[in-house]
Amino acid sequence: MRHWLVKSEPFKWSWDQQVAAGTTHWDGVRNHLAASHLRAMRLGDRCFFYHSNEGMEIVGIVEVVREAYPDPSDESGKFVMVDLRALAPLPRPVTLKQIKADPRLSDMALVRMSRLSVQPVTDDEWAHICALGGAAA
DNA sequence: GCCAACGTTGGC
DNA sequence: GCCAACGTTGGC
Repeated sequence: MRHWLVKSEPFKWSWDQQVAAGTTHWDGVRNHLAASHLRAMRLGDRCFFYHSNEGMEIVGIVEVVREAYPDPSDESGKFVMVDLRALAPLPRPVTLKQIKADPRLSDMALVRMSRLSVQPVTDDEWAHICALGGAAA
């Protein structure tokens, strides 16, 4: 299983909304690198759900329940979306500040490529963040 | 509110 | 094909 991180601005789409909705279409990605990560996602892969701009912390875990297919909101027909289902919150959200300060996490794309909205997470990073957040890995 | 990073657009 | 201008993201 591979692991990922997806970003959302909470005033546009928050973790609480994701939980209330259950499964959602992760649409609107218009960056080619982010889209290539969406295409690499497989059923059952898990993603951290990160609040950008406000909050700036990882707040929960979602699961890939449908692999990449065309995003109908993209008129060019080039971009894809996946379906994500809320799995579990992080009992203790892990903040960007913590991540930057942690030598084991400071190489994350979240730090290195701050604008990338869909990014891979290594197994080590996944396990470490789950431990910090009090979630089962 | 500012600005750095980065992607896209369009003139040449 | 280069690069300046511009728009967007997202941290501070």
